Order: sequence, then C-alpha cells, then structure tokens
Amino acid sequence: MAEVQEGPAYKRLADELRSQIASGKLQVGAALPSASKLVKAHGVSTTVVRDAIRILREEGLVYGQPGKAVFVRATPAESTSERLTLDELTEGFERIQQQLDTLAPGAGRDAVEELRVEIADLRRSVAVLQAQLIELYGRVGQPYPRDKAPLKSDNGPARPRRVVGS
Amino acid sequence: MAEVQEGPAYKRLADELRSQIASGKLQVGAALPSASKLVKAHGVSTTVVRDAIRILREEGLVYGQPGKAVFVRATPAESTSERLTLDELTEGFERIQQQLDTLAPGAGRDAVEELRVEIADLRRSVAVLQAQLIELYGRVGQPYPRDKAPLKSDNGPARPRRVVGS
DNA sequence: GCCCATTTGTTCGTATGTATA
DNA sequence: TTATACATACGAACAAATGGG
Repeated sequence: MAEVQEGPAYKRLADELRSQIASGKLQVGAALPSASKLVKAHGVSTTVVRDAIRILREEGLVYGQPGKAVFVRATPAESTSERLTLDELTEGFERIQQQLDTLAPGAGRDAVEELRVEIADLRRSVAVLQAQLIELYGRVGQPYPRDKAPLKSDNGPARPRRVVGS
Repeated sequence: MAEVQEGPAYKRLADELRSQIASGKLQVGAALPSASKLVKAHGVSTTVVRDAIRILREEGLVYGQPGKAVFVRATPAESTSERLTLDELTEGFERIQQQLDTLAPGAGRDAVEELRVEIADLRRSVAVLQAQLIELYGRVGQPYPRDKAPLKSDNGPARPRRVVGS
C-alpha cells in the first residue's frame, strides 16, 4: 500500500487521525499534535489540517481550546455505544426549560452556571447522535455525505411540503 | 463603529444565504451566485465564501456541481421540519432563545449572551442532523425509529414524552 | 475534435485576533 | 512580556468538470 490513497488530503488526514483515536494511539483526553506540527509531519498545508480537524470536530470526536490544544473527546466506538440520545435530548431540553422558568431576573450566577452545564450536556448528546449517524451511513454502504449527490432530479418538483404552521 | 454584526463572517454569510433560501429569493433548483461573485458582492475572501457554502451543504440545503454551479436543494423548512421528532426540539430551542432575550437585563449579561450563542449553535447542529437523518432513512426506506428499546441500564420508562406543551 | 473561459473543489502560504501558559 | 495555540480571514493557485465557440 504505497501509492497515493484516493480522495482529498484533508479527508485522508481525518481518516488517519480517526484511526489513531480508535486504536488508542490518541487516547481520550489527550491533545492532538498542534496544527503546525501536523503540517510539518504530514507535509500538507494549514488548510488541509484545518479541514481535517473540522471533520473530526463535527463528528464529535475532538474539541479545540484556543490557546491550549485540540483534545480527544471520545472514540468512535464510545460514541456509537453510548446509545440513542434522541430521548435524552428531549429530556435535557425540558430540564433547561424548567430551569429557565426558575431563573427569575433576580436569580444569580448559580442558575446560569447550572444552565451552562446542561447545555454542554446537550451538546454532547448532539455529538453522539452525529457519531451514530456516521456509523449508520457506513452500514448502508456510503461513507458520509460530505460530498453529497443531488439525489433529486433537476426539475424542481416544487413539492409544496406543507409544514407545521408557526 | 456600528459594524460587526456578531460572530464569524462565514457564519453570517451562511445565515444570510439561508434566509434568502427561506424567503424564496433563492428558489429551489436555482443556482447561487458563483463564488467569485459572492466574494465581490460581500467584500469577503474566498475562504469565507467557501466555509459558508460548506455549512449550507452540510445542512442539506445546497449541492455543488463542479463546472456548473451550487444549486438550492431544499428550503430550511423542507429540510428542517418533516414530521420528525427533532423538529420539536428545533422549535424548542427557538423558544428558549426568545426567553433568554427577555431575560437579559436581569442576571449577568455576558453569561446570558454566551448561553444564547451556545443554543444557536445547538440549533444548527440539530438542523444538520435532521437533514441527514431524513435523507438516510428515506434512502433505505425505513421509518425513523422514534421509540427504540432502551438497552441501557435505564429501565425506568417514566418518560414524559411531550415537549413543553405550548 | 479542440481550445478556452467559467465554476466548483481542493491546496498552498500567510496574517490577525484571542486565549493560554 | 514572550511564546505557543486555535480560530478566523486573506489572497492565490491548480485540477477537474462544464459549456460555448
């Protein structure tokens, strides 16, 4: 397996980093090599590194902290094994709604802080959902629709999809 | 003074284009202005345009055809609300945002502002997940598994299914 | 069939702002 | 203060696809 793999460089880099996370070479909580190091190590531009990190972040696998580093948040296996979070999302949303009700103008920072924790939790749930989605795509045969086909005949059918009235 | 709207330029451009799609100014099937035209029209760099288009593509709103153009694939309404449970969450996030608006002067404004940004981000994520889920399940012909077996150590159902009745 | 301009998608290099240490 | 790091932004270039001449 010597020659050039197929696909854009940023996808290949994302695949490689994802594999390293899955294999444990990059453990959860650990920091990825800095962007400049990745540029040197892989002989690519900042754009390639940037897009690769972006993919992983959108998959919920890593998160960046300005001034510090990009850290591993979870492995793909962990994400997919954490189970369906749609109901958890709903529950979390309801908790926020309730806390917001009790957050009267006089209420101080404690309530706001609690709210922030809840939102962080929700964000994680979204990330998990995303990871599950990725696995689902793989199971159906297609990788992940970053480069998406039209999937729709050219003629806009103008399906007036009546939706929930506001 | 009186300039910076708030947030990165590429997100603002994505928001503007999304609004134009929603309002019908950019209809389904129509082509977006070319990247170079968007650069000139908005006075931004190619990077900003690129990232904005990328967001819309990941939301399932547009798709690009090299050599031709980027075409509108669906409206946010079509892509976002299509009888899925997630659309209730989307509406919920909107309500929370409104409540945060009316709540601002009371408690620490910075904290509240931060929360608002977080929620906006969450909403975007949910929108992306919705579009992808809809497309995926439509492709395999399966209905979306709303009620899934727990399989977690969570035996306690007691799940208040409703989402914040209005 | 062949050139050529346009467009998307990708890649390169650099610069700036802000956060961390 | 200095140095590093992420996130964003700028400008330029190239390949591949499309379509017109």
